[in-house]
Amino acid sequence: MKIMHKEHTLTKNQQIIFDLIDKSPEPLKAYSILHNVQKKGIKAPLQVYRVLDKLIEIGKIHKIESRNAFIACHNSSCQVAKATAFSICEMCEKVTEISSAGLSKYLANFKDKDGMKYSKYNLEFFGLCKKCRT
Amino acid sequence: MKIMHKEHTLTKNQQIIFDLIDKSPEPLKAYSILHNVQKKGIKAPLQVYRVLDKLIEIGKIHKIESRNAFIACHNSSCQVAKATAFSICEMCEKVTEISSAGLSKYLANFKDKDGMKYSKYNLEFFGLCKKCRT
DNA sequence: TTTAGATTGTTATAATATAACACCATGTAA
DNA sequence: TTACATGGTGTTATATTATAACAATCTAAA
Ligand SMILES: [Zn+2]
Ligand SMILES: [Zn+2]
Ligand SMILES: [Zn+2]
Ligand SMILES: [Zn+2]
Repeated sequence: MKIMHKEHTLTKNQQIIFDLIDKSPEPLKAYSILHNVQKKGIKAPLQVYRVLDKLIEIGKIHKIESRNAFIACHNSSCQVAKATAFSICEMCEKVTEISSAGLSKYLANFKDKDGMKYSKYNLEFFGLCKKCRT
Repeated sequence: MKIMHKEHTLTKNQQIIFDLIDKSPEPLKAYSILHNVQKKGIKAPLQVYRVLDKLIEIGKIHKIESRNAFIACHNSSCQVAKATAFSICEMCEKVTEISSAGLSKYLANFKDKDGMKYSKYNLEFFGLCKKCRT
C-alpha cells in the first residue's frame, strides 16, 4: 500500500504553521497559532483555519476535538485512514497520540449492531499522565 | 454495584432542557436549545451552559465533541464511567450512541505503552448511516 | 496560452463558551 | 432560632472559536 501523504509540498503559509505546531510540545489553539505567526505575515484567523483544514486533510496534523487544539501527527499508520487515538491528561493537559496496532485493528474491525464498519474514527482517552499520577 | 445517576431530581431549568434534548431526534446545539427555551424563561447562554454541564456531569446527556452538540444518554452502562462511543453519519449528521459490551470492555481494558489504563474515554466513529449508504 | 484548481489576502460576522457578581433556596449544625 | 455551607439562578458583559463573501494571485496541466 502506497503512502503518499507525507509527500505533499507545503506552501509557505502551510510550512510556517506546520513548523510551529510540529515543534510545540503541546497542542496549539488556533488563535495562539495566529498570535505566533503574525510577525511572519499571517494576519487573519481565516488564513490560519484554512491552513489547519488543509494540514488535517493531508494528515500532517490532527485536531484534539475536546480541546479545540491541534497537534502534529507522529504516527505513520493513522494518516490515510483518519483513524486517530489520543490520551489526554486532565491535570496537565498533556496529549499523546496513541500508536497501537492492536487498538487500530480492533476499531477498524468493530461492527455496530447493524454490521456497519467504520474506517474513520477519533478516540480520546482521559486520565492522569505518568507525571501527574505520582 | 449501585447505580445512582438516574436518581437525580432535576431542577426546573434542568428538566426543561433535558426534556428538550431527550425528545429531539438529533443532537442539539447550545444556542438552538437557548432559542427553544426562551419562551420558558431561560434567557441567557450561561443558563443553558450551566445546565448542560450539570446534565453531563450526572450522565443524563453527552456532548458530541466533533459537532459541539448534545444528546440524551440512552445507555445505562456508560453514565458513571463517562465512557462513551458514537457513530456519526457524515452525510445526514445522524448520531447514534453505541452500546456494545465488547467495545466498552476492550477500551476499558486497553493499556497504553506505559501500561496506563483509562476508564474515561470518548470515541466517535464516522461513516455513512444505513439510509445514506443506499 | 488557456484554463481549472488551489491558495492567498481582507473585512466583516457568526457561533460557541466563560467571567464576574448579586441573589435565592435548602439543608445542616451550633 | 441563627449561622453557615452548598448549589442553583438571573444578569450583563466579554472571551474564544470559526466561517461568509469576494477579489486577487499562483500553479500545473491541456
Ligand atoms: Zn496521527
Ligand atoms: Zn499530567
Ligand atoms: Zn450514554
Ligand atoms: Zn446518514
